[in-house]
Amino acid sequence: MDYRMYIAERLPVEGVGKEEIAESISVPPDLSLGDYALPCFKFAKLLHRSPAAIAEELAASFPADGVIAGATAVNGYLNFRIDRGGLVRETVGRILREREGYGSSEVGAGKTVCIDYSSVNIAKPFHIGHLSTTVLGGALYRIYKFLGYTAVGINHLGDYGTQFGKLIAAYKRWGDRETVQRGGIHAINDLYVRFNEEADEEMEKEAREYFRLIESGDKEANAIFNWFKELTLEYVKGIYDVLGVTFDSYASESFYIDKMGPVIGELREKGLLTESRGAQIVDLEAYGMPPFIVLRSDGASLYATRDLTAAFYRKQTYDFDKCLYVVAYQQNLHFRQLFKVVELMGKDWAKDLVHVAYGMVSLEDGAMATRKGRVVWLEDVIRRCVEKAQAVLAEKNPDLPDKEEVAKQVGVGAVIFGALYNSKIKDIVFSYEKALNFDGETSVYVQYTCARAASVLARARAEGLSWTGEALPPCEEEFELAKRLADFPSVVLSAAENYEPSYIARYLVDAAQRFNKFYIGCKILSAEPDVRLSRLSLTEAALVTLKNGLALLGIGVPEKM
RNA sequence: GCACUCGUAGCGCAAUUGGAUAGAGUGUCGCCCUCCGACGGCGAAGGUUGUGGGUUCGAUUCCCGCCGGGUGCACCA
Repeated sequence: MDYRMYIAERLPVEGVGKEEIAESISVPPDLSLGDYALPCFKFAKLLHRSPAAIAEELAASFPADGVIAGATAVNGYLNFRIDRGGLVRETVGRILREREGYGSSEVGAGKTVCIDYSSVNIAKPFHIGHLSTTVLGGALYRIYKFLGYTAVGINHLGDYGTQFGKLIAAYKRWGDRETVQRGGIHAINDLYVRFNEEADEEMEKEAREYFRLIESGDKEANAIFNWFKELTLEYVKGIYDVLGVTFDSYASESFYIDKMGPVIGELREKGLLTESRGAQIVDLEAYGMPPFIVLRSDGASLYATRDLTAAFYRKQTYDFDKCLYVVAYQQNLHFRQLFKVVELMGKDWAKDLVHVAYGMVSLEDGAMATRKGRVVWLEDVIRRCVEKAQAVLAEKNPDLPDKEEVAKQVGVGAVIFGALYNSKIKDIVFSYEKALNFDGETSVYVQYTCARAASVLARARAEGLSWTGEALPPCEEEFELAKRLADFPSVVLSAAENYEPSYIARYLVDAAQRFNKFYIGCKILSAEPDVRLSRLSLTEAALVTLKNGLALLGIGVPEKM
């Protein structure tokens, strides 16, 4: 039920469209004022009357019915009271009918959205800074699918550049098969770090030569490089598995090397390419930006060239309606340039390219610096959160079955939730103290709330009770919970529109708070038989909604914890 | 220097996209387990929304100036 539209349709205001009225309807700061409100100030000029007078007139003529119980005018606001029993009945009924589908929709049917996220580099282990793009992208991927879109998850693997020549050079100097096979990606990274520490002119030359060998198809160099690639993919897939993240494409940078020609050709044809200081560039001075360098003065391509090519490839391959780049705001300028170049090439789909920028992670003692050993590996964070969960479970619920599995859901959930709870643009200063705190506004709180609800439902089933969405006229706590549950579908929509999974995370905490107030304030199992069934329905509706929301973030819900 | 971005309670953050008395959490101080799970609930204290203007009936939100933090600015990815 869309209450805003329902009200708008029954509220004729001269010279104002229904859509506009519906959009103007807000929620009063205090429920005692009403459930919805229409501020009448903006109509004052149009109707040549005071806002208060307009509100009163509208209140007098508004037809109360079984949906909207009444309208009152207060200080220029027209406040509506909805029929509470109706809302609870409809909401609970709908949730128990739709179940896992509650909150989903078909708005995206027939549309495709590409999401470029996580995008790791070969031989670079995950540190805490990689968490945001991975869980943000993963959440957006699930949210878009939930809304009926065809989502394409793309891991734009970084596997091209002289740095990979360094990798081979370092391995040839100091590496050996066993150490790397055993130590995996961290062992390769150690070699890389050492190379950068010790590198002189001679070694740099060597690295460039190895990169040239990779490019020219040299057997040995490519064998080593492909081996490193495999080790990297094996490693990241392990982490993705834990975080519940999936991809449909791992098309890497090198994948685009032989596809750049036509794109560069088109730039040239359209007269966008000019030479400057020996390099081929697209001049963006008119747009207040530095040039977009397409080819270096030595003729080599750049990251930007391959990104441009990738955009064309994705458009051609997936015919996306939208293509998201979940990348830190550090690369703001890069994407503004990239999108502008696509626009200058006359592609109307330039407007469908979106940089989903998020804030940066630092540590308490400053920016992360792998060389100085100032780095927090993601595996360590996950491991320590799971260990913390194990410790808490051992203390609070020692008899719990599948303790390991539950600890994993709780610990991993905390890692994901911590990265998604705040607006994505905010910078994060990582600390274990914060990461390991499971109190308050956390996934653990939401999961605990679910466990409480599940426990009540299990007891009721054990008593042979069954319920199917019945709802009696609600008390205050029941109403406030049900009203919030009714918001879930629109929260999911707006999370997608704003690329903000945090909207869902915040919603879940708020909904869980309301459930807990209901749980503390109203007896469920010991209530009168008909009230009991009504409250069991509401309890299950809350559980279903919380579960659906957590699932969108990639967080599981244990039955007991 | 220029561009982008952030600035809200001691701390890390919200605020329905311009609406009514700026909200939860955490930390501090109290209270509540003979009552469905205390990883919980209730209460107290805590604010000149960085600052000065402007637009508006109304500004935390929009515009301009300043202050402070972060990021970026030609051949790295």
